[in-house]
Amino acid sequence: MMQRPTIKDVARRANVSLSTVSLVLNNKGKVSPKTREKVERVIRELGYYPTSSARGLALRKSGNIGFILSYDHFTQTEPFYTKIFLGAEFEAQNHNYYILLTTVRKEHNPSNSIPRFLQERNVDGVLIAGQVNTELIECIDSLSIPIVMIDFTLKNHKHSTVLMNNYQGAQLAVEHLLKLQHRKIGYIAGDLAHPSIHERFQGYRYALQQSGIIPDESWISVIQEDTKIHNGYNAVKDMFNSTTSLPTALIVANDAMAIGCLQYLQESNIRVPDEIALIGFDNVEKSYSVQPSLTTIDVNKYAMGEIAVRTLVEYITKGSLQVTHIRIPVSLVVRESTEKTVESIGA
Amino acid sequence: MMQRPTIKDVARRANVSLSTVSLVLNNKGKVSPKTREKVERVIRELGYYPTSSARGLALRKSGNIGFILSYDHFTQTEPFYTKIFLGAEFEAQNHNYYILLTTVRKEHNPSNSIPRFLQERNVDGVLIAGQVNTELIECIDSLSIPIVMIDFTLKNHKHSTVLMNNYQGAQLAVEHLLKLQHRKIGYIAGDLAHPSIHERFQGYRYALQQSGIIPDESWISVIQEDTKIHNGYNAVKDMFNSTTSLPTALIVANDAMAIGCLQYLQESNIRVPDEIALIGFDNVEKSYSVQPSLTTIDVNKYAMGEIAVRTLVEYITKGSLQVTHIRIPVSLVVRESTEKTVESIGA
DNA sequence: GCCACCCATCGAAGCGCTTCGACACCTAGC
DNA sequence: GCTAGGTGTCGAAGCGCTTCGATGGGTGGC
Repeated sequence: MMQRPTIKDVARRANVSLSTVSLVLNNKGKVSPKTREKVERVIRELGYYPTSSARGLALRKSGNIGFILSYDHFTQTEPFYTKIFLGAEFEAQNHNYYILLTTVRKEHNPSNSIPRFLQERNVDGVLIAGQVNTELIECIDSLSIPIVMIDFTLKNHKHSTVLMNNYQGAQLAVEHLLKLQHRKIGYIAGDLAHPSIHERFQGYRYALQQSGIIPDESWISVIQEDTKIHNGYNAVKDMFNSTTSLPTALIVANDAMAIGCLQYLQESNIRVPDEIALIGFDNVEKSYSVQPSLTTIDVNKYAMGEIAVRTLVEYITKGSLQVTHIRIPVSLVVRESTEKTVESIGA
Repeated sequence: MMQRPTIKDVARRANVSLSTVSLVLNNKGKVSPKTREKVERVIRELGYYPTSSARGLALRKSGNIGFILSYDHFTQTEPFYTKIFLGAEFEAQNHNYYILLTTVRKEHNPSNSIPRFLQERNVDGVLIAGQVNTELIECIDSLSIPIVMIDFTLKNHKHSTVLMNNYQGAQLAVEHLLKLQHRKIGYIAGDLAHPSIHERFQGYRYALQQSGIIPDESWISVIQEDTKIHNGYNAVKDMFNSTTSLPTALIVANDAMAIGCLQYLQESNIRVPDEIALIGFDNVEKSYSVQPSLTTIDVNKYAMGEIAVRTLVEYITKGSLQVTHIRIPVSLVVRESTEKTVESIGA
């Protein structure tokens, strides 16, 4: 196998010095158009590509971005973080960065377990997706490596974040139901300790208030300790067994719980959406395949990854220390659980 | 921020030369235990880690492994390749390699679309998971970069592969059914153009033959052009409508089709497993949540990634050119679709 | 007590790239 | 026609590491 060409080969063949080739490569300094053109031609002829370790050594940069993911998050069925990663990977290519992906366990073992790319300082910046250990973040801070967090934030808000716009999501849900003439709109909140879940609930409160509607407090369930299917099931069961005045629509803090609600309602022979409309949050794959399919709030995961990379690259290159908090807009996905289909109207 | 220590700092502090430190780091040459111990202590004190670009430059190695994945495969709901990746990532850490993950589209655009880490020769070896374009593989070959393929193989078998043992899977399925006293065992084959699907069918044929059982050909369906839910649905429908002598058990080439079968059987009020037992292949998440849950064949995805990395690293370090084909053993997961539960026996 | 040999350690060159300061050469201004 | 200033190009040093050949001190054999 032929040795791959170096910058030296290019220089020799183009009859210029190493430095000139380097200037052309990096679009730096003053190079006459004629020389530039000549060098570029030779580069093409030789199929030359700079060696990243050599460049990295000279620049004292790695050209890598670290992507840290909670292990449990990545392995779960719903490809939420996978899509975020793909968006990030795609955008990183545009900026000529490589992404080193690693997963970490929730429980933070002693320091030996910190990702190798941090120990070796082999990344110029770090993306953190989903909830990870606070100590890990402090460790990265102590290394002065820039961080952008995706779908996660600490209470101190000292790091840049890319989050979905949960307020807007709740607002869209409420508006949709209002348009369908619903006035009795209940809410099932899930685990309010989770920032996103909390925001969604706030968004619901605010949107209703803006419309001058005061919901019956018995339509609002905030006691769940988690945000899983059975929490939704139990929440709606309790609600329906403890109040006589029932809501005509229900917003649920995520699809999993909404699917739980659906299960209870079907077992109780309460028709969705005829007797009660249902809106979830997240647009998980299953929300599409349940019967009836679930109206929900969707966010562009690829965009989240993309924008996070763009922000991080800005940090790295500009050295800017300004913290930014970006909200990714969400959209309403209308399905059968709120809109009566043609058949059900006829029925 | 303090400059991170270099090998020079270590040498100075330990009163030895650069070369000695390097020898200690790489466990090379003769170093007296005393010196080694001293150097190691200083390394620990300073928190020194070698810079990978410098090392990469000197060794003309990148220390990276490329992981190429078909885009569609990675985004699908079932986290099959995600798990393979995680296994690979884990094992790569043990060998001090970083993994650069990239996805490629099925259709191969002109050469500009080849992964950047290949253009820049920034990987020492490549893992390919799932079906990718042949031209891409040829391109990697032309760069003399070692390849190990996971869950995929070309007809020429010129590359090392890590595949699941489909023959064994079919065998386990047959044996399980025989043990349950089934003698009329049918098969739904799916798209036989796919190597794995073909192997499963062969395994079924062979296993039955070994047991001296000759299946009625009307119980064997090989006409599907794909391997999706509706193919299973239609296959079993056709089978049941065209023959009077029905099998008592059915092996289906993958879980998706098996779930399709289940749908048809339930619509037709044919009880599973009482009237017909069903076995799938793949152990997808859904196979666990359908009613009745599906008996299926499982493979350890993490192990596939791990072993692929181990094989690749061997290639890289030993420079061995020997091609190896590894089969990962599979296991039978027994669930309700074959074993009558207590209730159904009582019923 | 001398030589030969081995073992531990070291110096220097080199990996492929960037970059700073130096250096021609050219143009414009008086 | 001479100088000041600008423009395009180059040489060399340096980034942090590995490695080869050289070196010096210790050991054993006679």
